[in-house]
Amino acid sequence: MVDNSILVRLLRQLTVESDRFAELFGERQRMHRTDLNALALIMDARWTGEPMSPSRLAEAMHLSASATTSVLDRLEASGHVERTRSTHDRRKVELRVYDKALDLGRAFFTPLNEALTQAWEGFDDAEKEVVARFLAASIEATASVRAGLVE
Amino acid sequence: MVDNSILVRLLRQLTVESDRFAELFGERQRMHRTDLNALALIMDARWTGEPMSPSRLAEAMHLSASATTSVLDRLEASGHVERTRSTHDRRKVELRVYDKALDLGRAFFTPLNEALTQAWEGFDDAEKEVVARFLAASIEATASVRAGLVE
DNA sequence: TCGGATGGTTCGATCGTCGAAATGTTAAGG
DNA sequence: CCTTAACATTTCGACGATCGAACCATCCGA
Repeated sequence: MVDNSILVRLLRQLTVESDRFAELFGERQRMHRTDLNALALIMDARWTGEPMSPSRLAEAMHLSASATTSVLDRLEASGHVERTRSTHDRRKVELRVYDKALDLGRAFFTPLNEALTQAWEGFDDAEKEVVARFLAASIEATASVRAGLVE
Repeated sequence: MVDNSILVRLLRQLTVESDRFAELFGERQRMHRTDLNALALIMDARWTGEPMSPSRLAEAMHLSASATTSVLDRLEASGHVERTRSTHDRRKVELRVYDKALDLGRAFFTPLNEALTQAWEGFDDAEKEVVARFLAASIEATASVRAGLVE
C-alpha cells in the first residue's frame, strides 16, 4: 500500500532535484535562474503563434517591466536572444533565441533525457498511461488550488 | 501510447506549477524563496537526529556563509527561527523553528494536500505503486546525471 | 600553553530587482 | 491635421540579497 504522504514527498523531492539540475546548468553557462527561465519562455513561445514580447515575458515571470529589460539586456549581450521591433506596430519588440542557445540547451539536457528514457524502460505503455494521468491530475489540482488562493 | 516526450513535458509542467505555488506562499508571508527554502530545510532536519546548523544550511542551499547569516537574521527577526549556541561545542549554533512557523506552513499547504488527495482518489493501490516507482526512478535518474556532470 | 583548525558573524562591494519618470509609438476625437 | 490618451519599452535612482575577505570565538592536538 502506497500512502499519499509518500507520493507527496516524492513529488517534492522531484521538484527539488529538478531545481538543482537547472541551477547547475545556470552555473555552467554563467546565467542566473531568471535568465534561464526567460530563455525557456521565449523558446516555448515559438510554438504558440506569435513571438514573445518583453511585456508578456514580464507577466509570465512575475517580474517588473524594468527588471525584464535588464534580463533581455543580459541575454542580448551574451548572444542568446535577439530583439527586433515589430514592423506593423513599432512599439512592440519581438524576441527570438539564436540557434546557438537552442543547441546549448539541447547539449545539456540530452543526457538527462537519455537517463530518464532509460529509467522508464521498465514501464509498459499501460503503466506510462497511468503515470501521465496521475501527473496531469496533480498539475491540475495544484493549479486550481493556487487559482483559488489568488482569487 | 504515451510518448516519453509527453512525460517529460508533464514533469516540467509539474515543477513549474509547484514553483509557482511556493512563490505565492512566499508572497503571502512576505518571505523570499531563499528564506522559505531555509525554513523547510531546518524543519526537515528535526527528523534527522541533530538540529540544523548555519554551515550545513549554507551547504544545502548552495549559499555563502555570510548570506546564510543574513537569511537567519531575517528568519529570527520575523520570529520563525531560534538560534541557540550548542552547550557542548559553543562554536556551533543550533537552529529551531517555532511552532508558529509550523502552523503557518500547515495552514497554507493543507488545501493543496487535500486537493491532491482528492485528485488521487481515482487511482487504486496498484496504480499508486506504479506512480511511486516511476517518480523514484525519475528522481534517481536526475540526481545521478547531475552527479555525473559535477564529477 | 600554544597554534592551527573550525563555526559564525561583520563589513564593503556587486548586481538583480523595483517603482517612477522618460521616450517613442499608435489610436481616437475634435 | 493636432491633441490627448493609451500603450510598449527603456532609463534612472534606490533598495536589498548575495559574495569574498577579514575577523572573533571556540575547540583540539602537540
